[in-house]
Amino acid sequence: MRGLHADTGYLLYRLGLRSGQLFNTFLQESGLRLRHYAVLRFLATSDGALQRELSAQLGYDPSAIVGLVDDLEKLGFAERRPSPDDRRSRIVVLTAEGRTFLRDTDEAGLRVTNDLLDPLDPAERETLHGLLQRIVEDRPS
Amino acid sequence: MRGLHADTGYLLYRLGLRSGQLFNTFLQESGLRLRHYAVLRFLATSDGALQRELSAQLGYDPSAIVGLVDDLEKLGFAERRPSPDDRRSRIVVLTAEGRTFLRDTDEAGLRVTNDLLDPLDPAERETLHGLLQRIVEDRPS
DNA sequence: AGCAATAATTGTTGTCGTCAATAGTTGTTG
DNA sequence: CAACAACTATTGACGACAACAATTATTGCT
Repeated sequence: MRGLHADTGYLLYRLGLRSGQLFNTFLQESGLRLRHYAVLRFLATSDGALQRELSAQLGYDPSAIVGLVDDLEKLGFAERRPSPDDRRSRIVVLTAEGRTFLRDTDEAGLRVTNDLLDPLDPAERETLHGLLQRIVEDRPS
Repeated sequence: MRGLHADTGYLLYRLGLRSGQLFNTFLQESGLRLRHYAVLRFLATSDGALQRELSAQLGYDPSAIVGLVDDLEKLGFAERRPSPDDRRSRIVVLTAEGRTFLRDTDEAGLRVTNDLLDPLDPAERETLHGLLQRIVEDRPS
C-alpha cells in the first residue's frame, strides 16, 4: 500500500498549508495576514463591496469579515460607508493608501508564488494554474 | 488589477483548505482526522517508525505526533513499542485492527479525491498529480 | 565525569472555522 | 397597516489546529 503522499487530494492539502505559510510570513511585516490581503485584492477588483459579498465571494464567515475590515480600517487601507439603499449594509471601499499598499506589495506576492513553484518551468506553471482554476471554479465557495 | 483568485499560490491555499475539509468530513465517522489518517498510511508503508521519523516525513511538529499516536492507540489502530537501541525512542507500529481499518476505508478515501478532481479527466489528473509531486519533493517538509 | 545533543512529552499562544445570539432594518402578507 | 419573517452586521463562545518554548529522560562525545 502506498503512503498518503501519493494521493492528489493530500498533496493539495499539504501544498495549501505551505503556500499559506509563505504568504503569511511575507505579509507579517505589514501587520496583515493572508485573509486581509485577500479582502484587499478583492476590493481592488470590485471598487466597493458589501460585507456579505465579501463573505460569499471569499468563503469566510460573516463574523470573520467584521474583524478583517476592522483591521483594514485601523491601518487606513479601507473604510466602511453607509449604503444608500439599505441601512443594514455597509459598503467597504479601498482607500488611496490601500491601493498604494497593494501596488507596493504586488511583486513581492508574486515572488512568494514564484518561490513556491520554483521546480516548474513557465509552461508547467501555466498548466498547473489552469487545472487548479478549473477545480476552483467547478464548485465555488 | 486581478483578484487574488488569479494567483496560483492562493489557488493552492484555497484548494488545500477544501481538500482538507473533504477528507475530514469523510473521516469524521471513524473519529479520526486527516493527520491521523496520514500517520496510519505512513505506518502501513514503513512497518514501524520512530515518532521523530513520523514528524520528519509528514511535516508535523513532534508535539503533534504525541497526541496523534495517543489517539490511534486508544482506538487500537497502532501501538508504541520500546526501541531496543535507544530507550528514548518509541517505535510506533500498525496493529491488525489498524490494517483492517485502512483496507476498509481505502476506496472511500479515493472517492473523496475523485470528487474533488471531478472537473478533470484522467489524463489531466495525472498531469496535476505529477506537477504537485514535483513541488512537494522539491523542498520536503 | 561532564556536557552537548537528541526523543518524547507538556504547556502555551494565536489563529481559524463554526455556531448561536442579538440589534437594527427591510420585506411580506394577512 | 400591523404583525411577522428574513436579512445585515456584529458579538461572543467553543473546539480544532499549528507553531514554539520549555522539560524530562536518555544518549553520545571528549
